Amino acid sequence: MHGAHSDGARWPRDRRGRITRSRDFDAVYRRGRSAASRHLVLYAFPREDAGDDPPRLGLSVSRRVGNAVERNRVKRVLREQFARIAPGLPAGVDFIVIARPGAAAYVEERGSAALGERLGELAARLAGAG
RNA sequence: GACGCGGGUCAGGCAGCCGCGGACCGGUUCGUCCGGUCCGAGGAAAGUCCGGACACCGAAGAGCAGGGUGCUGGCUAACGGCCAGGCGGGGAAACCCGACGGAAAGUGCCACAGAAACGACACAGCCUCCCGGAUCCUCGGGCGGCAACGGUGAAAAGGUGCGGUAAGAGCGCACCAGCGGUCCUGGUGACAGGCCGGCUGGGCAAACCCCACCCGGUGCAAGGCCAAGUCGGGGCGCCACGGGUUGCUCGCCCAGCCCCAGGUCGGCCGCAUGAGGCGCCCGGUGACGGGCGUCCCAGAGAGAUGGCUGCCCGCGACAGAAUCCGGCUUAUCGACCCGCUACGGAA
RNA sequence: UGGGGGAUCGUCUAGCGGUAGGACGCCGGGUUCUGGCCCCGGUAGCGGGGGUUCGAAUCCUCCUCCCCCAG
Repeated sequence: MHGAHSDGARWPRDRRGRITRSRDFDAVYRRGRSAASRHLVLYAFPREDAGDDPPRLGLSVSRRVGNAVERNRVKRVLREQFARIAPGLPAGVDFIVIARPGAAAYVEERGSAALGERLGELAARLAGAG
């Protein structure tokens, strides 16, 4: 992957650190690389015009994951854990995390830190392959 | 005290640090960048089952079709909701439940069983009289009378008792049930009570239907504005047929229609002061209405409430606003308050 | 968020007030030297709760699940 690591530059948790445009989501799905595990799928795609901007996060949590309360909890956990691993991620890359059915129960049983470890493993796999 | 019934309130709390969304104020190297203050999910926010507001569409036309509601009176913007009452059912009671108009307007259905299932007229039977055998009981046939009794069924032609008769039958009488009445009384009314009459047959309208009342269609991804952009693109086709107009008909509108190709996946408004919450007073049995005072209480746009720590208790259920409001229904660990019924104890 | 459709044996379906039927599959038997084809028999089902009716897969109502459409 091109681009420098963001190296300690904090990932902004507000809307600047999110993918908001529908076409950005399409670009990551269409042209990005992916890795998947039991409860999560991770897509990554380096933007050409990004430069040293921090990485951005997009979330996809479908109705099959659970009801609205459970989906919001999963999204909060994923944002929190993404902020934890963000300093080790390359700058200028868009990431999309898809939660699979069972992710809510996994957080319930193992805790949110465990799900963060699974997310870190997927990110490491993409970095190693690139 | 413990059981039950009805109504209502709450939905872990407090403190610290780091974060998230919005509004306002100040700064601004004008980058939604920094700082501060305030606010920030529910009783069901849910299911989307009803009703409205709001918006657009149609000549903001008509009729039909279709759909909904269904005891009475009221409340309401409206409702399939709520309140009060009536009737029916359940419970020992407090109380709870009920799609609760019409079957003498018509059509249809009532399987199996049964003699008979909708105008049945009698399958087994009962009885007078006549004829024959017999002549004490009885048997066969015939003219008639009858529907009590038998079995079937969800349902069988009012029920019980007495009289009556050849046997019987509301045939007569008493009570009860049901029906009818231009009748009387109370009530706005549903209805209740009384009086009189005759003597009496069903069920299903959550079957079609009839009657009364209500309903135009689509839905905030409605709709409006701005920016950007293809394109005043191509084609052998159909051309008075066709297309649009609400499901149909009439009526109305269009000069084109169809196919291919292309564009649209940006922003702002709508978007939160409302049939609003709370308190007091007045009217009303009540739902509710009126007056005065006071408060501003989420507003996102890949979608905001979390993480860590400490203390307390019983370790906290169902569950997250997306245009707004009134209901209904469904899910839900529990805590507290008020009133009431019957039971036990004490005074 | 709004709108629409559906649920019947393991699978695909018919039935629209009184009997749940068909095809494929599965099981057992027959036929054949063996297997297939074929023949005979069987296994099984109305998504759940409540209501209307004498009687409900069917009619009404409330839930659950699945699918489709509109950016």
